Amino acid sequence: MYFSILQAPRCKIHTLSSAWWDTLQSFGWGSGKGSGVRLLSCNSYGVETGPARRWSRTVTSETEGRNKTSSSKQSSIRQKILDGSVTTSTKFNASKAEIGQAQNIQHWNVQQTIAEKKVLASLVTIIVFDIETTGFSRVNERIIEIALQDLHGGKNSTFQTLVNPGRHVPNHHVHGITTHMVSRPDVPRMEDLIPILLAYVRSRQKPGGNVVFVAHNGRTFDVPFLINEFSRCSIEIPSDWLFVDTLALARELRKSEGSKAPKLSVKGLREHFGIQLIDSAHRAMSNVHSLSLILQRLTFDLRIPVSGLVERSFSASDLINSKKKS
DNA sequence: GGCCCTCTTTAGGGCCTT
Repeated sequence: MYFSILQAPRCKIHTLSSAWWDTLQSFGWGSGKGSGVRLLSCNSYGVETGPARRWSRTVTSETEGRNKTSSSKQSSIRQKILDGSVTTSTKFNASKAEIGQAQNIQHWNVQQTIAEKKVLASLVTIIVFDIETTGFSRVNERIIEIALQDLHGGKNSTFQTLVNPGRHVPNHHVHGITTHMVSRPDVPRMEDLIPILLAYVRSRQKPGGNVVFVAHNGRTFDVPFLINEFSRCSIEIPSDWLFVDTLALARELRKSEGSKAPKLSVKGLREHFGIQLIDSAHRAMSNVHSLSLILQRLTFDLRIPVSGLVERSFSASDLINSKKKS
């Protein structure tokens, strides 16, 4: 069976990811298990360096708590993180003593917020993923390649495999994946792959925590494809899987940057952030490389902590239910 | 197909994904 967990790229990937995770931890967002790896390895990917300048930021109190009405099981971690946020922007109109007391409370609230976010964010596993398919139709086409990268890094932080769709691959001119390549006996079919994929994700998941999968245009492309493939195999997508769409984050950045706004495609964002392309632009792992770096830059520029990603996430059942309603 | 924007909302076009 052709089934690879890339060795050489994995090393590069996980050092980058660890650096990002370390950065989050320094903001009080990470898990507290720092690897000590710095952004040095960004150079090998052509990303401008200067971590002290680019990645330094003071922690400020935030007012959160939007979208608290979700009642689905899949939103449990989203609820935990959102409920853990504490408002610290209260205006005081009182004596010095009262102000001092209030400031102490405010200071305590900030510390509490940071501590709670640190604990809650430590329960989240962030996995960037991408798929290649036989076409655009979520109903009629099939996945032929899937790649994942756990941004926490470490051993086996990446996962990649071709998938046998059991049909002709008409669009090999797009990604270079031919019918012959996916028809080899060592390439798994989706029904064989899903149990392996589930086991891999479980191996990356923190006890009691959720997984946040990140993809570009995931809401309307990657996630519906996954839902349909799982459905064909009569397997449910785990209830603790959440999804984040970087296209939505890019739209947020476009709003905030005005005339300097980037194009919204992966290529446009890569060019905007000065991220060098690794390998083919239309292979899943190459796109995962790019998207991991794009996610880092988007979350940095938009000042989005892990809880902010969870707040923007959606579940598979969210998509299924919205489709039923429509 | 879904989202966003606008020359809009009783609509239509552009963008994003392979």
